[in-house]
Amino acid sequence: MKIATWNINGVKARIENLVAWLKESQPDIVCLQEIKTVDEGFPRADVEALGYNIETHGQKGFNGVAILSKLPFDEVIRGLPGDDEDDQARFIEGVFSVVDAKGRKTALRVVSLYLPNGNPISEDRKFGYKLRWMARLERWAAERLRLEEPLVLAGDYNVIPEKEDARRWQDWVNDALFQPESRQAFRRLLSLGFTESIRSVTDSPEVYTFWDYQAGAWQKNNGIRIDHLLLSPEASNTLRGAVVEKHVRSWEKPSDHVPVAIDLEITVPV
DNA sequence: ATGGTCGTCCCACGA
Repeated sequence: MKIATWNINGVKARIENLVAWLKESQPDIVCLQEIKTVDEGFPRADVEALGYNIETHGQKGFNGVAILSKLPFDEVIRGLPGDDEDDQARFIEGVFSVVDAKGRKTALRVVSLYLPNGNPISEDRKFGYKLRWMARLERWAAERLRLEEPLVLAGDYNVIPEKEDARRWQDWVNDALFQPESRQAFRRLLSLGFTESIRSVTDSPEVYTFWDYQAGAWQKNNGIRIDHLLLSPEASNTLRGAVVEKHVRSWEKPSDHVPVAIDLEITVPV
């Protein structure tokens, strides 16, 4: 089973790219971030025509996440618990019935998350919100891990985990994406028992998922790696591969992020 | 240090 995550930076502006990529990549489940539309504005027909079910958690103008799936959804949960005042659409969880590598039926949980950017770090309503959101995510994840089910926590984390995850880490020392607090919170989340997919298959530097539109960042390969798929032990056991689909950044009218995909030894019930 | 580019929506704002 192929599961991918992609910050699409506006699904209405990117629908042609999305359709072309779905046809090429053939993922079973897709986590989208920054759809930048209310639920009613999602271009459903183009995606449904390719055989996908669609669940969205949209918002006007900004943010917004979605999950596309060839499998039917057993359950959908919108929003990250822990703050009733938080009305930003950054989290959606889908539950699916699957068969694991040993032929046992199990639930597969897949989350599409869009972690707050957090800039500027001088503003509590930005950087404080990011860190509080990460603390909520850690509490939620600890609870979910107790289920001992395959769980994929995928999305735009807006965190550069290590220096080698940026072409020029010096450029990011005052940025929320590379603050010690952000990186520590990401490490705390990992240390609950998650495996970070890309780093479990390669040590090589210069694996990036985002290149800014400005200042020729793509042409100079001035990128950062901020889109991650975290796997519970039960999902990690089934990991066969992980790739960054870098070529999508060179397409016409690209998103500033590219898809990241994993291959799990998990199948659909017959 | 500054300016550089997008998407959404209607005027800046967020990234």
